[in-house]
Amino acid sequence: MLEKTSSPSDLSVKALRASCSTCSMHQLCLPMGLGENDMDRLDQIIGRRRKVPRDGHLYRMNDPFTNLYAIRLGHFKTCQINAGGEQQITGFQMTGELLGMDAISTDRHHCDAIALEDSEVCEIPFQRLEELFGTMPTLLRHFHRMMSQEITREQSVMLLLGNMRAEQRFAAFLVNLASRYNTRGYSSTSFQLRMSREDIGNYLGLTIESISRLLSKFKKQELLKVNNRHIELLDMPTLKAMAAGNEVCG
Amino acid sequence: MLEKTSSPSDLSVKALRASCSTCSMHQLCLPMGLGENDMDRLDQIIGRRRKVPRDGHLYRMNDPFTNLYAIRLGHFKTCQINAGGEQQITGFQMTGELLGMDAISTDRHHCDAIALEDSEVCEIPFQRLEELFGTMPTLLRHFHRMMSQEITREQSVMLLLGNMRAEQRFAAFLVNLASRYNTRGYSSTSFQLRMSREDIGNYLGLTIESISRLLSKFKKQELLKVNNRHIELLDMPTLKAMAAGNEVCG
DNA sequence: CGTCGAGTTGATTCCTATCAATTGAGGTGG
DNA sequence: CCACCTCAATTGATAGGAATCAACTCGACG
Repeated sequence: MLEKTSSPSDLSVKALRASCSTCSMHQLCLPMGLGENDMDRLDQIIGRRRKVPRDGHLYRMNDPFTNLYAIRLGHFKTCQINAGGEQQITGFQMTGELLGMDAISTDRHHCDAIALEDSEVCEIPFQRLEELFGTMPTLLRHFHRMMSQEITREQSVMLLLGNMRAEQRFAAFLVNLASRYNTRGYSSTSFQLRMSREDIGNYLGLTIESISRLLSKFKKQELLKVNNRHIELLDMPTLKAMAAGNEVCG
Repeated sequence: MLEKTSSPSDLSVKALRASCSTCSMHQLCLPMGLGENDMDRLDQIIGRRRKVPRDGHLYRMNDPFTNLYAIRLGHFKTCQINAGGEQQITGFQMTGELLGMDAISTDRHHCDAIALEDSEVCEIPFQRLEELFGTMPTLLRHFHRMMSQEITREQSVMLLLGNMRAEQRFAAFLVNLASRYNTRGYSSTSFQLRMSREDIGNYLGLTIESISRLLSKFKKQELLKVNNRHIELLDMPTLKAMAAGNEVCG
């Protein structure tokens, strides 16, 4: 599951090291807003890049917490399993997003993180990160913003799960993906779903059949085109209105 | 809504100031694990205590973010309102818990915080708190734990809303309250609900009628006694099993 | 060509929402 | 002290949305 790292040459160690300054995600990710000097210091502590194959676990529930992970490439899902064995996907993460923050409170991971496609992350040893916080207030401040953002993200999922109808949930899901791809410089109207219908359903508190029906319905309403996992959003205004909970005459 | 603070004598200023070291919540709240010296430094920056009457707003959505608040006395609810006007209660908070962490990411509050009864909080100016972080790693670490804990709390609500049946949700809600009262040294089996049936329903993604029916059902099953807002839990093992999603023959 | 898994579509069931009526508690004022 | 009002909560009847159960399609792959 892990890539081989046995006795690498200096060169290959350097190659394996992540470098924030040359990473295309550095204006989204942890080093956001850092000067060159600070970014170098952050680079110093960041461990190797780690490749995670499709369906591979980045970490599992109850694993001891040592690293945060910044996604460099690919997509992940995080999911919780309760005592009854039911799983709930708590989020889909993409490049520039941070994984593992939920583990800080107990020093153990509270969920599984699984790659949705072949992916790559930067290991960030949390203890060393904490050492930097003392002298890098900008870094600390952005770290707090990222944790806070995770809190607000989860709150909006609570709103979605607690108050919205299936149709509204799914519209909100699509609009959210679109906006995140847009932020990353990708098309916000044409993209590949990295997750299965089952994953989407689980995340949205619906069944796979419901997701399938919603896709068909939206297709018939000419809100989108679907081809397997490729999605083209044709009517963002209506989708946004649906996601916001405004009445839409169909 | 605010208590009078006009030209107070030195003595009354001191009285208005919160003091972590004498607060009964200091082993749960932000100063957890601090030495006497550090706790004094934290005390220095903590602003006045603020009283919030029942149904009063501690802050509102979109208010600019300046303070975190530690609950000294009473109970709060936090709720989001979406564009469609629907509200979702995202949590009920009690003594020793921190309010406002979701505002760090955008410098504006993302939800309303409303007192469920006459309550009292300590104002913690976030900018000054950040200044302390540089030299108080213990404080910083515990702050991170508290944020992380909020993330995991919300994840378990996502599990609840996404996967659980009404009965299971309500059992989980009761068990969660019981455990938090237990942590605070109160009875875990006999307590007052501070929130209305409507609030409970909103939080759990159910209607007020469903909550009422569940209470009646649980009462009939002799899992609990209810008298208005007073609850007595009679069969914790069964309630816990229900919350965990284990089959319970009723 | 057959198998396997993912996804779609249809028929039916069931849980919870909705609608409606009633009860009860707390507060006010005559 | 009691009548009255109001709001919260309970209980019942019905409706509706999504789950469940089931059959089928499609594409990938050996």
